[in-house]
Amino acid sequence: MSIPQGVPISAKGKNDKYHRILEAAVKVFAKFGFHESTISQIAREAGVADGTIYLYFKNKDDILVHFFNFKTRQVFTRFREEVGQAINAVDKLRNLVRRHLEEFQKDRYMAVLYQAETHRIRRQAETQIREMSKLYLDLISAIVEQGQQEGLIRKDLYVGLVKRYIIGGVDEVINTWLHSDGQYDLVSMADPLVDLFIQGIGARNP
Amino acid sequence: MSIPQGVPISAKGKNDKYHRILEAAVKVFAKFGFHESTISQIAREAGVADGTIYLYFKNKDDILVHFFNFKTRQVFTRFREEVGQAINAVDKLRNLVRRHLEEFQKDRYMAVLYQAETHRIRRQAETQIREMSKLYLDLISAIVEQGQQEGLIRKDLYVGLVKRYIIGGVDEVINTWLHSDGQYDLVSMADPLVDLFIQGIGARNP
Amino acid sequence: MSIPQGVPISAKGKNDKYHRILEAAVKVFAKFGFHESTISQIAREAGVADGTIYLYFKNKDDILVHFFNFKTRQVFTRFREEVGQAINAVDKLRNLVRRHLEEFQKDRYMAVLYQAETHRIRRQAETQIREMSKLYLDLISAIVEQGQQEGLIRKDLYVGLVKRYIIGGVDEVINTWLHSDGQYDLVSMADPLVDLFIQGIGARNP
Amino acid sequence: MSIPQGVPISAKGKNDKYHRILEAAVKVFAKFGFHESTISQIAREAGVADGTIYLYFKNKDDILVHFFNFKTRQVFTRFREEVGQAINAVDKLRNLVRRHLEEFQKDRYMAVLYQAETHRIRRQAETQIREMSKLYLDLISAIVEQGQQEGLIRKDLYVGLVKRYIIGGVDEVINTWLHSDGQYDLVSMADPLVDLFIQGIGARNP
DNA sequence: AATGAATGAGCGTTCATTCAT
DNA sequence: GATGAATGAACGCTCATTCAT
Repeated sequence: MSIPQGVPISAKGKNDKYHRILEAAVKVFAKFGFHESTISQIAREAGVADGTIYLYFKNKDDILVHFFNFKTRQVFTRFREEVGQAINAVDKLRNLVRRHLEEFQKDRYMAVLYQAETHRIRRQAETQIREMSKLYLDLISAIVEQGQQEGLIRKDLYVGLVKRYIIGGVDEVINTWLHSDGQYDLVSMADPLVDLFIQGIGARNP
Repeated sequence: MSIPQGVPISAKGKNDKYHRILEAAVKVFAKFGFHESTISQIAREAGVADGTIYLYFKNKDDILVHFFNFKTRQVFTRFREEVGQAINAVDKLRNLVRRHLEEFQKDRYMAVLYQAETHRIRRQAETQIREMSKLYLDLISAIVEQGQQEGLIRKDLYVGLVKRYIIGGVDEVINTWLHSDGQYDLVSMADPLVDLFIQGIGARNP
Repeated sequence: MSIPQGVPISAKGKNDKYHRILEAAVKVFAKFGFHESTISQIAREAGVADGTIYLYFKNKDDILVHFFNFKTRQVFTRFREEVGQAINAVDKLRNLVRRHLEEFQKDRYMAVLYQAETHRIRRQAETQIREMSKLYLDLISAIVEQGQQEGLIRKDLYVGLVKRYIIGGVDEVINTWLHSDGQYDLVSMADPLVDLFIQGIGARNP
Repeated sequence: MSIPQGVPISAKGKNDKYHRILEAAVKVFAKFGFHESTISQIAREAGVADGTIYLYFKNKDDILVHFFNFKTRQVFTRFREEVGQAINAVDKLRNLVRRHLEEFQKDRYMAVLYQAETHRIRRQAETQIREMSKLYLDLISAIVEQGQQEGLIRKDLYVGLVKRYIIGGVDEVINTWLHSDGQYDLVSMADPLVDLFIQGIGARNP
């Protein structure tokens, strides 16, 4: 894996090969897993020659790096927008989770690939992932802090843990949905889940 | 992948190759990932010849199946024991989470492998994994139901979602720990995490 | 073994790899036998890389199938032509046997491979071989029947047996020649052999 | 392949391991072919350990050599006996062919193995085979010469060719029988076949 | 003598990558 | 830029053979 140099100049012009290959790769990776996918499959799916892929990506790993860099970064940007739409912290969290589920439901290939490969890539490209998580972390941190000021969220929280607590729940809901072949509506899980995040499962004993 | 026939008789000894190979494989898989690991690496790590591995395992996949079947099933059994030690639901949940983190902290190779491969293996050995998850889910279900009867846990819960909520949080805590190179004490996360599960992050406003 | 899909389009050129590999394979197979030959040997003989072979043949077996399908089928076609040249049955038989010995003498590699593998391959590709033998058998049947009508060949014959009687003799003559390192002229055996077929070894006692 | 040193002393005593292994090997070789058979299969079939085989045979090839040396040599000896029973040349030939078909029909494993491997083994053990054929050749030579003196067999024959003519026919009849799964009675082919050898297929025109 | 666990060389095959066109 | 035929390193796996017991 290597540090991506950004979208090649040539790809900026038309909606061209670069994106076609990236989309194709995500689709193929999602279907067969990264290692089980071949460059030939991706090329076929993208409608280009095998060799062409190497004009846009340094190697097979590089495709995955670009995926994490652009495809999902884009999604995370949308998360931020969505959070910006709400006023108070609880609504922000609800919007975040809802949008998260929405985006992943909308692009199943991305969802599969993200969930599958995120846990595998270690040393390599770890920076990428960490950075990506940081985006999420920052979002949640901001929400939590705001909520604490608003009096909506407990003050005795270790924010680092809260982040994992929330991401974990959302991820697992997505995973279960993916493994169930996506038969049901994922987004409908958002509100009950946020309710759990806020209220916990404990009974309110007076 | 195939249905494992249990530990070969010859492996019942103590210095036996079966376990040496299994341990070695877990170690290597954890370091490089299943697909990136080679039989030769495992053999070298176990101090045996390549061919020897095939006396104890049908093929490379079979090693993974055995891992999921024995190594982690064993861990799950311990979870059940631990849960049995506590009386009320909240204590049970706390014990479960604590023990979970303990076990995974104790055997880092297993932790990495479990977290990494659990999300990838789809078709093959899926049954194995699903079965394993089911053990966990059943545990939580029982706890939640008991807690509801005890009045410690809210009654207006969709238990299916609660399971994901809890597993997700625990998994993510482990993942973060793994990616941080396990520098801090994982178990110390248990109580704060369970507190979140029970209380949520919302402020208690009368 | 699999049903060959014909010569790949790309192989239609003249310096083409398809034929180079096939020739090389026949040569190597003839020298060492099918099983004792390796892909590397064939690749080296053909002057290509190991992997290249798999661009033209599905697998090692497939090479043998193609051999039987094209190389020898071609020869059998020539047999038919040769038979067509003669008028009466005895001349036809003589032409057939002569041409048979000629072709096999001309392409020693094919001869060895044909004689060697024809008796071994059972299940796999058996259909191929049987079909090939059938071509030969049909030729002989037609000749015998014609001869019977012409009064040149006995009418009290079990044609099924006659076929084996003739093929057997020809095969054995070729085999002996092959094992003698082909020092003498194989074709010169044709006429005496056909004479035996026709006259037998019995003395004509009035 | 190596020059066999004869049956090991230890095997001479009882009808022991040596023969059990040889029988087992023939059976397994016949079923799967020489190369597709494994030492383990043979050992299992013989009811001995893998390693035991190496106490009686130098290596896998050696088993085949011993087969050709003893098993079939024995059969050829019987041929000679059978020929000895008849007085004139034609009867001798008939007895020979009949016995040949009988023996091969009786021991199908031997038949398959003999027919299959006889055409393959080249350089190695070639001496063995040649020697074996020589036994047959000598038999036929003697018969032909006697027949010529008796006036039963043509004098204008090249005996070397006659041998191939006869062996070829017999072999092919056996082969066809083997490939037909031995459904019909092989021995019944003897007399018609010998008739062909003697009379040929040509019509007797006065 | 007999065993069978252990070995490791060697195989067929795949596929990321290159490069002449 | 685009191609896709060609490459060859690398892998999983088999199995004849050895040798400590």
